[in-house]
Amino acid sequence: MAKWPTRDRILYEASRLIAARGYHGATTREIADRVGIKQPSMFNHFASKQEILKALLVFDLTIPSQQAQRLASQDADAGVRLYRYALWDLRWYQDMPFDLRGMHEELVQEPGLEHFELALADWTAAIERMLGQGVTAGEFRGEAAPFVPDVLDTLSWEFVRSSHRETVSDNARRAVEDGAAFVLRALLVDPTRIEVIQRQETADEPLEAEMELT
Amino acid sequence: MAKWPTRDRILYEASRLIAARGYHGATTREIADRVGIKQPSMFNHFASKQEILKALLVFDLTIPSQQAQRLASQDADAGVRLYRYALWDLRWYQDMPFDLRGMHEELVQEPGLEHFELALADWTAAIERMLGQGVTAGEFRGEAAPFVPDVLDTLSWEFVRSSHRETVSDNARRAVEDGAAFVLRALLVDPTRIEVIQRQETADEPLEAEMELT
DNA sequence: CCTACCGATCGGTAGG
DNA sequence: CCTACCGATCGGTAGG
Repeated sequence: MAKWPTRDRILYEASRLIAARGYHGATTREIADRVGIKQPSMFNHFASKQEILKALLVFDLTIPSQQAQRLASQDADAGVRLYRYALWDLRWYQDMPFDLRGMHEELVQEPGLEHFELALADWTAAIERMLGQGVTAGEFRGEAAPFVPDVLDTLSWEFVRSSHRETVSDNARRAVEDGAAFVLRALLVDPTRIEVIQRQETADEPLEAEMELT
Repeated sequence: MAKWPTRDRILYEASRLIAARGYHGATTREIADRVGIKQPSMFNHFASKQEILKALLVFDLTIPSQQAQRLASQDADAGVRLYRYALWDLRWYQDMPFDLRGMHEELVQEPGLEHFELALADWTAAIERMLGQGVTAGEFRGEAAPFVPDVLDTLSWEFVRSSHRETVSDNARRAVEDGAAFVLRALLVDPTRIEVIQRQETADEPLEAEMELT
């Protein structure tokens, strides 16, 4: 972390402060203090405080939204697609160095962030499409489906590593599978199908998406 | 809502603004505007902005924390206690007129709110006690238990009525049972026990706790 | 519950 | 990347 480029250190410290005090409570002076520079120097890296937030929301929201839309339109059955998406999503947040702890809905309402508000809506819609198809197919419990988007969101944030890009342990990798299985167990009409779904998932090639800063 | 006492209208509008923009983003001028008074008039009802937040956190955090601690120490089996708590919790938020949408962890870190930080810790501990006992008894899945506190928290917030104290419909009441069942289905080693637990719950007298403003 | 007003702090700029 | 500084807005007070 200490040897990151200044721009990335700004993003990192900003994300932690925003998670702790909200966007308006995270002042540019305190972000700069933690980075170790003076407040006006930040504006050499970002044109405004809002540009910092936008850069964070790309990792936090735009990329996962695109991935959900991609997976929703594959042609596996709904259970497999949802499990696959859940795994990707939980791993994504597990590797993410920026901790914005579930403030999507709050942040996206800031004036000037309408673009991200749309990405959030598309994200939710993609997940709800998978859920609807599973319910229609008799695969998912209709009364459980409405809870899934928010529960997935919460589990994601439990996996955000607030710490500094340590190597993620094997235990932690397994916990991601437990998280995805948690959702499916509550959702599937026949919970014993989970093992079939898990085998089908690991048989396919892994869906990697590298996280690149800057 | 329009005929509430001014003090309650302040609490209501403050909760909505805090949920939308965070504590620091919710300005006293905008709260006052929505209530229909001038900003300095608010300080006749609350000594400071933080006192508004404290009043909200009593409903939002102190009372549910106490209820969790009460239910955790009853002598039913862990599944019944957890289901009973989940029902109470989801109903509580369903009836709550103040929408603070899951900002506990953020809000509780404000200087001066250490007392609420402790209530939050006690709350989590009470739920974890129930979970630990269920896992030891072979009733709950050990790998699912760690997700339950946050998932319960999320479901609660889905039930917060942002609207103005409308009568809650029967459909909505049923959704609460679906929410509690969602958690137990993912958690129970034997999910078919849910029906037994539900019968045992409705056999006992209901645990009412009236919500009183002011 | 209002008008008038305060010191402190905010995000951001100028100029080096 | 720094010092010096700006107008706007913040939470809160005085006095009626």
